[in-house]
Amino acid sequence: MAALSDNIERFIKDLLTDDTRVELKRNELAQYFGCANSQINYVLATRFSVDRGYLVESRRGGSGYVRVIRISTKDVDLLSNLLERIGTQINEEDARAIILRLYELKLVSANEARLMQAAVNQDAINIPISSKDALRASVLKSVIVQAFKNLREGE
Amino acid sequence: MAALSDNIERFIKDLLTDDTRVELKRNELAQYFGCANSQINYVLATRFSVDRGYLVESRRGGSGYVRVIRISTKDVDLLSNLLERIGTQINEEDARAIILRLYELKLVSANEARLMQAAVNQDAINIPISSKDALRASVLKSVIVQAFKNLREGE
DNA sequence: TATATAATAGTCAAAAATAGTCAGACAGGA
DNA sequence: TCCTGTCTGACTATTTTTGACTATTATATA
Repeated sequence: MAALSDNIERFIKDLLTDDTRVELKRNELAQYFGCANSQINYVLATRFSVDRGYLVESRRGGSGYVRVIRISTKDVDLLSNLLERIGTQINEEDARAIILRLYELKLVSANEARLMQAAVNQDAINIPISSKDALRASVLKSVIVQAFKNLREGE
Repeated sequence: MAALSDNIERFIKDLLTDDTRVELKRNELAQYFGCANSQINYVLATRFSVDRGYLVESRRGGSGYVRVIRISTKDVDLLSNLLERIGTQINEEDARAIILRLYELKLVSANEARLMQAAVNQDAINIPISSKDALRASVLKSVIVQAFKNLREGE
């Protein structure tokens, strides 16, 4: 059922539960999952982006590697970081990545994350004009700031 | 009688007797019933609408799916009521009232309510045009529907 | 040391695997 | 007959997967 990409993603994240970084051999991994090498790049690009809180380093050639690093930031840094990253425009995909990250950092619950996504998705922002991304940035910043406020609210 | 649509409807509802949500493959289902793929969309649109107590989510692409969620009668009334009340435009104050009500009914947590408000407040919807209320209605509906989808999601 | 070779990884576009939309054909009842 | 709800097919949209080609680097070899 689950897509190949999902499995590979899970595999890598499992390796990252204890450690904050893991080193892979792209081709070995592809072999293991019986897929094209470039499939690994696809997973890295779509699931381990900076927006999602990961850095990827690599080296080609003999004894090359792919290193995936989970970045941890303090809340304060994270917030200003995110706001800066969102800037004045953001597309739906990037917005989704950011929200997902907040969830993975346990800053928001699964339900909260879904609500946030609902607020910035294509259906919600159904205006005919071209400034959708600007509007999305605005809404996204608003809910993120609120999420941080919620942190010390202690429901 | 329209046998086909009814059969498909029945089939899906049978799957929903025990569970409150079920995941389908649109094309497999169409294959199974020997009909056009779009027939499934027709059934979903006509028999599994919000008014009838269902929410539908889906994803395209590899390992895509269609998910049908059944909500309780009480919730259906409430939800369709709210959606109707929101209509195509709503101002901030009325939006706030609706969100508050959801909270009082314990359909969303305090944090969730705050997030929803953050998504529709004046700061979030900072567009120069005059259709703010229309946009707010859209965003509000989106987050409300999501809140209902979240029910019994088992975070 | 300079060069060739093997062992890596990266890129990009095409194909495959899903689902959605919409206009029009069709069919059965008022 | 006409209206309404069904059904289909062609076309679109999205996401994943693959493959051919390119780029880089360590190591073996001349």
